[in-house]
Amino acid sequence: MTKYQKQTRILVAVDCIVFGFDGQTMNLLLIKRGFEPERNKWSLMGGFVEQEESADEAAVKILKKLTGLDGVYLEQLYTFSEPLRDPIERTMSIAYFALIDKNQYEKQINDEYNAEWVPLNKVPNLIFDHKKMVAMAKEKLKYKAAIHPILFELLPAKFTLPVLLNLFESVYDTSFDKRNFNRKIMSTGLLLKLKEKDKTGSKKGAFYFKLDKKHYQKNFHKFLNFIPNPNGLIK
Amino acid sequence: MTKYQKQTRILVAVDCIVFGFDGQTMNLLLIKRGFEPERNKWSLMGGFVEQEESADEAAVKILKKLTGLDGVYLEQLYTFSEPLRDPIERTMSIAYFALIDKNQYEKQINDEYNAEWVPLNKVPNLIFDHKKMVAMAKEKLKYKAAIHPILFELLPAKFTLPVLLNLFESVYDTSFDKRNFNRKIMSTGLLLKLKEKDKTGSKKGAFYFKLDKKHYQKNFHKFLNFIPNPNGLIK
DNA sequence: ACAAAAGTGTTGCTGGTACACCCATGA
DNA sequence: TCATGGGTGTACCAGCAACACTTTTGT
Repeated sequence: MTKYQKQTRILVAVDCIVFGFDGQTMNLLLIKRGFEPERNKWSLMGGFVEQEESADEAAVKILKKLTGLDGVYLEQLYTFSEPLRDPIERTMSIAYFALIDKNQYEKQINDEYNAEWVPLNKVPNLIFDHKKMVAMAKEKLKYKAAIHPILFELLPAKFTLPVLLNLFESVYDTSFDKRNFNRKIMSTGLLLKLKEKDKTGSKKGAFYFKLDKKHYQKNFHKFLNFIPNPNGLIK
Repeated sequence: MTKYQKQTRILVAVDCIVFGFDGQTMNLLLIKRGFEPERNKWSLMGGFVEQEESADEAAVKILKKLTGLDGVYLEQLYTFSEPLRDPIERTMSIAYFALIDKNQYEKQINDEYNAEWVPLNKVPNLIFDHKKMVAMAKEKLKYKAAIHPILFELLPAKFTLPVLLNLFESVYDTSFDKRNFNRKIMSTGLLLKLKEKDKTGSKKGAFYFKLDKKHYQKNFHKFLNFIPNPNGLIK
């Protein structure tokens, strides 16, 4: 069989927008580039898609290299294809966003790749169109988390309600009434209360919860309308 | 400056999932391929992304060629990148979905490209992974239309409430109570009632409505929770 | 005993759903 | 006058938002 002789072949990369939550603040994992072009500028972690791998596989590989983590929540965001987005040579980029528990992250890998956590509201200038990618990822996270229980991917297996509240408040950059919040969360049937308390945050201590895996799938839809659309939080 | 010498360059195509509504039924625009590979098999309309164009531009171009329409609602859906998805040579495909008013569609262009409208529930086998693309587009349409007023893109400037109801019922493959439906639609403030009636559907005739452009942007969010999540219609 | 954070209940209101009949008209 | 599809109103119920005080315990 003949190949598609006359067509243009294009470089394809993946770039990962990695969100990490530490119980207090939402962060983004950025790297300082150790190579040209744009050496020493901040960028997202990325890499070219190779011959024998899908973009998903490439993204998983990169994420593993960067964070040491397997089984990370990873979702394709958007493909950026402006011909001039990379000044060296035309390169498309398939952007992915990832959600990880910052505390599980391995520090030594961090150092090896010049990677750093940056608070989401203090992101520096980024190369190419990476700023646009981050903006889109933030929007998508808000949008999706209002409808699906994906934010749990940012937490450890055991977490407290005050921490969960912090997380939602970071994502939506607003504050929620904790009584209503707790009630709503519990009404989803997704959480199981543990006997153990976290005493680091207060004298009284806050109960730990964990996801109820059985009900997780079944109650996915209960998150619909989870964020009451107050004042256009959700686009 | 040096180029990225050692990296693999890949063919990149766009494929369009084109939805068209005729007042009764939702349809998909398919073509019978006139060239190899898979000559005479059904496929989505697509084409390669060329050197000087973005994927968006390529999709707009293809859509214009296929339907004769400008200003079509077009949205990037997903990038399919499995190495073996095209048996001839590795080709990534950036899938787009489009919403058009079937009645504005130009028949002669249809013939030129071997294109045909196929009712959404009678889609034949498609080449490559196009079936997966269609399935994803259908999901996305349901998902998004539950939250945003995008289905109006499938209607002419003037339309009746019964037709709108048909449209929603086609998309969600279910039936809605027309009293509740009408009330809900009107409560969004998006529609203006016209004096004119459509008499083709009944003796009494149904009033035409048009979008209130002023309120369209402002009331976008009112669609939140538009489809009451009855029995997991929305994933 | 006090400071600091965790946890809990009630009320009013809004908005959703279920449901059945009358209206206008052309044939 | 009748058949066909268009249009409307009500009553019940669920779920959301607003709101403030009590509990626990370490220092």
